[in-house]
Amino acid sequence: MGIFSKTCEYAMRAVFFIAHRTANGGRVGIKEIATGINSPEHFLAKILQDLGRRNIIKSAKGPNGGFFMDDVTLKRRLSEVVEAVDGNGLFTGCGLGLDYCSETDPCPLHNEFKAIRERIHQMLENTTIEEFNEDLNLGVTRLKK
Amino acid sequence: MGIFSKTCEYAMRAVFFIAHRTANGGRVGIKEIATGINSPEHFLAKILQDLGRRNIIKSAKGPNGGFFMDDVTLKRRLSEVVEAVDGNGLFTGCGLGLDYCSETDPCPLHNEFKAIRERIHQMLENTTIEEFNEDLNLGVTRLKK
DNA sequence: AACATAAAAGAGTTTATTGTCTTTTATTGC
DNA sequence: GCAATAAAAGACAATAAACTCTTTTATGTT
Ligand code: FES
Ligand code: FES
Repeated sequence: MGIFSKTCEYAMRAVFFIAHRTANGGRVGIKEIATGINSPEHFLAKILQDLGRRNIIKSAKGPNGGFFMDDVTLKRRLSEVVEAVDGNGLFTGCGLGLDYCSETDPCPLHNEFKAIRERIHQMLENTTIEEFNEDLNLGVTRLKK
Repeated sequence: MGIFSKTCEYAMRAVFFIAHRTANGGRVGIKEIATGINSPEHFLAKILQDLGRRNIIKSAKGPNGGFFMDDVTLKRRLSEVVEAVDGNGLFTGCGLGLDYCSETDPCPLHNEFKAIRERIHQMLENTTIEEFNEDLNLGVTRLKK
C-alpha cells in the first residue's frame, strides 16, 4: 500500500477531476468521473456521497445533475479531503504504532517521523483544489492509469 | 492508519527490542518480546518467522533458544525490514494511486510526493538496527504503549 | 401528471488484514 | 533415550477495506 488508503486515493483524484471538469460551470456525472480517474463506479459513488455530505464537493440530482464545485469547495485544501476519508492519524500518529506520539516519551524515530509528517501535512495544507486545473488543462499532469 | 501497516509496525518495534535486549549476547523469547512491545504474541510469531527466513533476525529453537541478532543482522537497515513486510510500494508508488509513478507523465502532486518518499526512504536507509540501543538503554525512547 | 435522469441510500459480497489456537519440529540437558 | 523447552508451521476466526448490485429519492422536461 501507498501512503493513503485506496478510498483516499480515489477521493483525491476525483476531486481534482471534478474541479478541472467543472471549473467553467456545468456538472459532471459519476460515470464520467469513474472512467476519467480509473476507479470502480459504485465504490466511488459512495465516496463522493460522503464528500458531498462534508461539503467538500457539490452535487445535484436529476437531469443536468452531477457533481461540481462552487466558490467555497474550490477553496478546500487537499488536507481536508484526506482528513475526511483517512482521518488525521497520518498527521498525528506515531510511525511505529505506539498508542500516543509523545514529545516527552518518544519512540526511537520520533524526530524523523515528526518532520516527515509535518512535510506531508504542509503539502496537503498548501494545496487548494483549484490550483491544479492549469496543469491538467495543459496536459502536464494526469489522473488516470 | 499510519504510514506503515500494523504488521510492519510490530516488525520494526520487535527488531529494535530484540537488538536492544540481546546486544550483549543471549536470546529473548517471543513472550517477552510481545509483552515488551505490546503486540499479540502469536501474530508477532508469524512476523518474526518471516523476518528470520529473510535473515533480518536470528532464531534458535529449544531450551535457551529465542530470537537474537548477530553481526550481520545488527547491520541491517530499517528499510530492509519495511521492504520485507510492506514491500517497496511506499518508496516507488504514486501517492495518488496511479498505476505507475512516472517522471514524464506525472500526477498533479508528483514532485511533492517524490520528495517525501525520498525523505522516508533515506530515514529508513540511514537507520541501522544497532544504532538505537543507546537511546533505549538510557530510557530516552520507548517501544511500548 | 408522467417520464427520464442522476445522485442517494441500502444491502449485500469479496478480499485483505489482523489476530488466535493447535500441532509439529528442532534443540538442550539429564 | 527421554523430558522439557521454544520456535516453526498449519489451520482457522474476526475484523476491516474494497467493491457490487438494487432500490429509492429528488429534479428537471414534456
Ligand atoms: S512517538 Fe513515535 S513518532 Fe512520536
Ligand atoms: S506520478 Fe504520482 S507520485 Fe509520481
